[in-house]
Amino acid sequence: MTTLRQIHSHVLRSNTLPSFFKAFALFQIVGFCALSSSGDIKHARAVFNKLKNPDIFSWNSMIRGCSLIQNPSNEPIYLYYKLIKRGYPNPNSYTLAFVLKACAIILAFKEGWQIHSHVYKFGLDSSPFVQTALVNFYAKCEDIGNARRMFDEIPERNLIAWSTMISGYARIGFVNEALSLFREMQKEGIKPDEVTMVSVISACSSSGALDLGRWVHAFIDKHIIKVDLELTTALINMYARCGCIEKSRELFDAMPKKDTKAWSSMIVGLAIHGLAEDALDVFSKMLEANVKPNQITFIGVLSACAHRGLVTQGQNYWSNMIGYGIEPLMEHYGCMVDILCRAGRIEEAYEFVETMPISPNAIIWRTLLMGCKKKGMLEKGEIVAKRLFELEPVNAENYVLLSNMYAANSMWEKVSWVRKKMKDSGIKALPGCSSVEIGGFVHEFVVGDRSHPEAKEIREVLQDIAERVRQAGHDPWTSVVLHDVGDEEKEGALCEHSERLAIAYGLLKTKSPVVIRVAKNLRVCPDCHEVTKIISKVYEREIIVRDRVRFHRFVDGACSCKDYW
DNA sequence: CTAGGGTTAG
Repeated sequence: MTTLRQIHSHVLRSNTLPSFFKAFALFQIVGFCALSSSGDIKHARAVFNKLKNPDIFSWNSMIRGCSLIQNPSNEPIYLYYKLIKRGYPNPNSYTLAFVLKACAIILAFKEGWQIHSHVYKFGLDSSPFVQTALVNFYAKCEDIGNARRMFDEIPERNLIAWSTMISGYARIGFVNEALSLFREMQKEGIKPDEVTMVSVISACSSSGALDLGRWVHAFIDKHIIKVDLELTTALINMYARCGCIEKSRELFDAMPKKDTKAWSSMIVGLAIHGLAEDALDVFSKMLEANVKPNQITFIGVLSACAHRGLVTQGQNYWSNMIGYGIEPLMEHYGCMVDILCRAGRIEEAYEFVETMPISPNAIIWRTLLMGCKKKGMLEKGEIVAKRLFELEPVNAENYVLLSNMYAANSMWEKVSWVRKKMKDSGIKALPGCSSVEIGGFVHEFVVGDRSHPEAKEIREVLQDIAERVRQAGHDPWTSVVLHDVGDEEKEGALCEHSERLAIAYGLLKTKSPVVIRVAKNLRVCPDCHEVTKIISKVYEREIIVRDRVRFHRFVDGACSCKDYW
């Protein structure tokens, strides 16, 4: 950068350079400075501001440069508006692509929407770069409908356009859409590269689809796609989230170079498997390797501590994190609350939440409420519940949690009071939704959905499960009543519990381990946990369940997640 | 000077 500055001052002093060359040199310096790390955007800005009549190249470089720094603001959009207001020079396809990317990075939906109309105004809608930038912008803002619309309007879709759309679907968990697009792309004769495969693998991780992930991995090998740092990280994450931590480790150990994200991925993966010692060991190796941990690394480290009940260590890591100058996020506070709650130190946890410098979110209060429930601290629980309901008055899960706290203490009047309150406010328990992966396709089951073409066969399996679980001395349906439906629907609910439906379908359709993902609004409840253990034993099948918060691997009547309750 | 990629609590 020093050299660049010297060149820059030389250019300014020089009178021998022809003016067009001077402009070109200036533009290059602006571009290079802007593209370099955040420290030098200041220099780029200074150079840019000195230009009397910056040409479109300079504007473009400046817009691009300040969207690529570490913590981008709305500066690129501001610059763009300044350019438009001035009326000259006219923005070109580069300008629009850059500013749309900036909108995608900072999720400036309104602005991007407006700039979208400029695309037609300036007649740039035929530029593949602008088209792809639009798809990317809508996808990043999670307006997948518009992203798809833009994608469909592209007459000649190249590899980048396809990859953008696939990544858009993968990011928001539209697994089947991502994968069918991937197949469609190949049908059109477009060869995927390593960037495409990262998105495809990510789709597999978020669905917990191990078979699918393995298939995609084989595809990568077969088509000799370069497995670079990003793709390896995606694979590590996929194997960890799909239950194959051994494979995850294997890939990680074989990596020639590991950056912060790769290390973090491994640490988080071990943490969700309850392998706290390994996670912490990997963390210290990361430090030995002189790789700087980031916020996400510490989420992994702290959650590993929580899973193992390592209070003092957790607190030490917390101070280490502060020492690194990493500002704690909501997630980190959440981990600390979890650590204290699991150790039964509810008062301390409450104190911690009360003194947080940022306003605690619902997850934090819920963690605390779960702690109160576990410890039977009713009064504290009620105080916490009050705060929770202020933040999330319509989340059925909170009502269920509070009612369970009362039920655990046989306070039936209060239980029915909570139920009445729920009914009066018109809040219904959200339907549970679970998915199971079979033969490369993810099948979703929603509570109460009987439209499945194989409903009859599934029902038979369910009845078989019920029979065998009963023989093992457990009531097969207690969890159904507690969890998914009201008591009046007990009979009808036998076939509707989404997790059980997914397991039954998995047992029916595949011989490999049954991989279930319990979606967003559900957690595996204690009863289900017990029943699934029994199923794994009596059917001699491995069942992998990933709920919203944790990872369970059921083999021969036991669960890997020993610390769960 | 253009467009697409990996890690995020309960």
